[in-house]
Amino acid sequence: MHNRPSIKDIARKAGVSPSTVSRALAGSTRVSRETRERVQAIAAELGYAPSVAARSLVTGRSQTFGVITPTSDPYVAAVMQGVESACISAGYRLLIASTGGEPAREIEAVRLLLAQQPDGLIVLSSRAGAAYGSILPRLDAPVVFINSWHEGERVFSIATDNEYGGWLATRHLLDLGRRRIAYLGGPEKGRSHRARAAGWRRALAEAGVSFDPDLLWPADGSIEAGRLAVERLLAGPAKTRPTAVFCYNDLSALGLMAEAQARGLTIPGDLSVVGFDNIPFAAIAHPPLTTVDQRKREMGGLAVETLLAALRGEPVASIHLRGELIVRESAGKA
Amino acid sequence: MHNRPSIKDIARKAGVSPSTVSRALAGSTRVSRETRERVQAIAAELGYAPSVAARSLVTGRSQTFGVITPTSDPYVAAVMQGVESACISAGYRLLIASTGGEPAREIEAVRLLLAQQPDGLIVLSSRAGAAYGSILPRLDAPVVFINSWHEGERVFSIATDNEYGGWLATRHLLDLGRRRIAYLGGPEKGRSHRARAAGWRRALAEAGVSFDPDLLWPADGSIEAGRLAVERLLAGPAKTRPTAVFCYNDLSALGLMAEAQARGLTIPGDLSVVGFDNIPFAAIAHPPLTTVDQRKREMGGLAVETLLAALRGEPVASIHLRGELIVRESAGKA
DNA sequence: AAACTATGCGCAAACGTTTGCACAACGTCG
DNA sequence: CGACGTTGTGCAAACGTTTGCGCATAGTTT
Repeated sequence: MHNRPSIKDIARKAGVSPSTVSRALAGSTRVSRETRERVQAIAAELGYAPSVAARSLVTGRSQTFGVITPTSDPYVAAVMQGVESACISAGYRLLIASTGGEPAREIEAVRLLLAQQPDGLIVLSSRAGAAYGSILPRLDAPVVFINSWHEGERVFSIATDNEYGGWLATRHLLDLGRRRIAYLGGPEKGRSHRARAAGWRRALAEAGVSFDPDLLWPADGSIEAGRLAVERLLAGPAKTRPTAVFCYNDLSALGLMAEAQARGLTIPGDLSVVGFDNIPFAAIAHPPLTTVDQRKREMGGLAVETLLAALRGEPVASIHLRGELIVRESAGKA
Repeated sequence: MHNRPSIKDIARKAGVSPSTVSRALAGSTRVSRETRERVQAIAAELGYAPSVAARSLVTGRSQTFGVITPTSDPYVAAVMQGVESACISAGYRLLIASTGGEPAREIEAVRLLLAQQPDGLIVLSSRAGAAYGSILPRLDAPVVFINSWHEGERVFSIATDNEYGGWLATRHLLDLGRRRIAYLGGPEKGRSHRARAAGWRRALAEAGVSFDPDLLWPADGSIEAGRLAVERLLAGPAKTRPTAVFCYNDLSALGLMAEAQARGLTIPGDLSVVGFDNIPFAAIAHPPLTTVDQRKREMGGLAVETLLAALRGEPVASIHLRGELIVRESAGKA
């Protein structure tokens, strides 16, 4: 259709210069109240919308935040909601790139986003770890990592205290009398996976249970990984089978529960299960899943606030949040 | 930091003009192979990344697609994955705005996105319906609606044949011998909700079951709505209770099953349930949920292909996809 | 040898803003 | 009445690209 109206069109129609229009639209006091209102009226009438491209070209800011997400599970979706609502109320737009969960594509995604020159970057559940070492310093936009941990000049992190969460979950299982407690792992490279494992080991150690490497099951946090774990569970002789499993996340816990039940195991009778995240499905699982809550929306909101503060040059710091244990029925009655 | 290198920096270092650099980087044949390679080498060395702002200012294209999503459930997440992967392989970036499921915010979100001048727009599960009437014609970017239906000059739709799906689900229930079949609805304004209800009614009519408005339960497709529906289910005398419910989506079906079981009902013994969407959790529900599949990723991919084709000026058309019934156990054995 | 055609490159305009600076008009103060 | 501040406006540069056009140089055809 006709080209979109520009500031010049307004200027012509209002009989002033483009500069004045720009100032009037920005609400500058350096322009008389009268012309300001006239210009604004004309702008509205013409359906004027500023060209973000032109604006960011000159200001050097894009009013945009970039987000890198792995493939979107309910956990990610929840923190994204926090990110989104905080962004729009701050007047920022959101540019997203997803990695499909592959570390290799993650750093590629960062490059892609960077080309758009976002004013800040949010990285969710990074699995690329060290690969950021080379890219972070070259960056002039602030970055915040959610659920993985990096710190630096203008890089911050927001994370659940995973070690504590892992400890909490395991502790609960121990309190219920379980001793052979397996840990069904998450993405190998993920910081959160390692921290949860560490919490598990610490709780075990504190309870005087010696560490058995056979109970550390590598997995990736998917539903499917949970199902597959049942093979391993059933592999050994019944006597030495674990009587409980703490899962990296609710997704794999749910998969594990479903498959275990399909194989005839009762939960929590034969096997106690606890998850991590507290996604919506945890509450309606059968039985309802005991899990460690993460304050997901809050983390998302904090991430953008951190970016905003960093952009304003205010001092900011990384944050550790503690989630609480949500006791339901999958581990046994409390 | 130092400012990002521009095309001029490369030009200076390579001893050529900015124009040549631009052409060399674009791979134009109008520049000698030798200089082209030299320029590209220097660009790589300097870590050059083009300014999208500048580029879109002159070309009038942003190489960006905008997406409007309601709040992100597993269904939405799945189609988004299709959208994302298609986008990145086409070299487009993705700008998203979410509405929190509120129709009012939806049209606001569109405005926000439009300000960024995306080359195309994708609207997921719109609930704003008629509100688009005024905005669509003023738009010069092509638009595609997923899972709602609009058509026009440059506006297309990709949707599951919801009427057919509703018919399929109800038909299945009927085949299992159920006669009193309720329909637990979705978002009131949603096109898909109405179509599924229509399919339900048609199957009922074809089977000679007279329509009972008391079995059309308004809801919104959330887990919570599913739980709440159990109240209604249990409200009447046991004799006249529905023996099956077809749910707008898996989310509400899952909520309903969990709550019904908590109240002592057996599924599918006392109550048959079928959902819609086939989200990952449907397979591991207890019992596994019979549902109508939607080709979610495919829809996402088709949406961006449609946009791409429209942008190239090729003739394109809206698409109806048919999903199949996935028979599991929640309705009874097939 | 003249007349073309390719090939490779540079000039300069244009895209739509923002913003430092200059300037005019009009007080106001000493 | 001159110096000076205020207020409102315009000029022009700048942001980093892309691209039509022109101009050499070299090669090819008559």
